[in-house]
Amino acid sequence: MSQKVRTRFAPSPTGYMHIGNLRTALFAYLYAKSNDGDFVLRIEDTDRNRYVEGATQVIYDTLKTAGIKHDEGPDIGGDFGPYIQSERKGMYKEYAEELVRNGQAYYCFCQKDDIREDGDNPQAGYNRKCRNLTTEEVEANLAAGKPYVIRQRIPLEGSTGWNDLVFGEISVENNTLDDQILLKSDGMPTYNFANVIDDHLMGITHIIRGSEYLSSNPKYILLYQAFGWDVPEYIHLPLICGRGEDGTVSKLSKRHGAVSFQDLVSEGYLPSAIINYIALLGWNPGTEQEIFTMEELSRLFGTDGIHKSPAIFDYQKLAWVNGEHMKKLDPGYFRDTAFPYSNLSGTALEAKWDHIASLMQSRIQKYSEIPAQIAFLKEMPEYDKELFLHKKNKSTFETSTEYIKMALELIPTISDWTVDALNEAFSALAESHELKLGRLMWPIRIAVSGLMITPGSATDIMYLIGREESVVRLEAALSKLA
RNA sequence: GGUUCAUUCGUCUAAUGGUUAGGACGCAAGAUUCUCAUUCUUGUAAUAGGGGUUCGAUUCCCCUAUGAACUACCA
Repeated sequence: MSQKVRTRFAPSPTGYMHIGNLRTALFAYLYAKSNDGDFVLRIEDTDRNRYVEGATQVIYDTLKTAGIKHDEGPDIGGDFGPYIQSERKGMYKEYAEELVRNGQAYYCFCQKDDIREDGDNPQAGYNRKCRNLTTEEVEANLAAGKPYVIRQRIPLEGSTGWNDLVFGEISVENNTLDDQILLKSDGMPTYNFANVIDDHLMGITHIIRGSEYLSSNPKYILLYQAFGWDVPEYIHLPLICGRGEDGTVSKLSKRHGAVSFQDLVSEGYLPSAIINYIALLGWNPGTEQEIFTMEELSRLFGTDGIHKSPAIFDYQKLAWVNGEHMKKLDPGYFRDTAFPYSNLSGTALEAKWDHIASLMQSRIQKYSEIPAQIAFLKEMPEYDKELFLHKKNKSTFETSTEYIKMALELIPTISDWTVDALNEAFSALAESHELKLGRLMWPIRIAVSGLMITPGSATDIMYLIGREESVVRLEAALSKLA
């Protein structure tokens, strides 16, 4: 077969991992793995002004937590290093100069202002003033120590195109392209330049990135051609968008809610669920399966399933996916990972966490819902007497009073304060009075919880709050009903 | 403004030149459960508009509309 597939993820260290970037990383990883190839991590930190302490570590941590394993990278090495762009800064200049020598680039001595084609339109491109400077002029300027940048000499005619693995044939007239800067006046490469050089040097075969690069891609291709290098395959991914409060759709950003991986995790979403969900944003497996593990994804992934139109990030569906992953979790694992969210550390309820966790697992979609769900166990909430009324169970104030009294008489006879014993005792009580269990238990559950809706049944709750507290709450209910 | 891209239920999406346009989330209803949740059943809702091509177009082509991205000595 042909050469081994190599993909890369090239984030800049900004201190957090945007979900769109993570999806790009995921797809690059999945594409490599589904083709038995290598996935490379490269850190793009050419902008020193934006340097953030510890930001690189965030990238490592995120990828690790997400289950995206790179085969080469700054932290693990590889044959194509260094993998941090700032450590490669020495090499770009000579590539830029090579382009100048063979006429594919030129020195530009223009200052930042007054270089537009149209002074009124800030969006117009560079006016190419320095494009045709004579060798003598250039030499003179350099000798005078004038600051300069190196610009790409885009052909004035013809067109440049490629066959995108997702978007198909795309072609652009060269005369619409800007003579972009390759080397900045500080000698550092621009992202646009460094990217191409690094991708080539690292032997990247498939460039996977967001479709926001679609319009600048011809310039990259022209660069490959200027060097006489093989042009890689391109896989552009549809954008992930968010819907604003005003209903407008745009590239997913902070104003749409939590957009970084770590924000989502701290809100209680499982990394596996986040990965599962974002994999489905812009890709479909061709089956009706919706819940996937990373292992399944890397087996099933392919460019056929990627589509072109942007997708809106839907927190509701993410929550559902998360709930599905929650339910599949090993109960022991759930118990341990959910506990920190419970706020029960050091309380009497900590000993009964196992039971609480078992009630939680099927009813929460994210960990962060736990405290609100179980607050009533710690402290009896204020509640309205009306809660005792329930049509379907024919529950009235009178029956409630009666059943609660029965419960109070029953409780001292229960020797083992366990859920099983409680269930048994109350079932027997209902039977002996020829009552539907639901009818009997409705007021009891209200009395011990103060809530219309509770996790677990009345017996679960009595078990959890303990015999003594159960009696206290039941007696309080009696006086409320009196 | 220029360039590029996109458009199937509210959202994520499937499908094909011929289907009752399928699934999922959400929402609604019902069954089960001592409430809720889970589980199960059912319902809800879409091919942007206009022209072609065709026996037939959601699918192919064109136009319009709408939306998005890019258009930095940021990455």
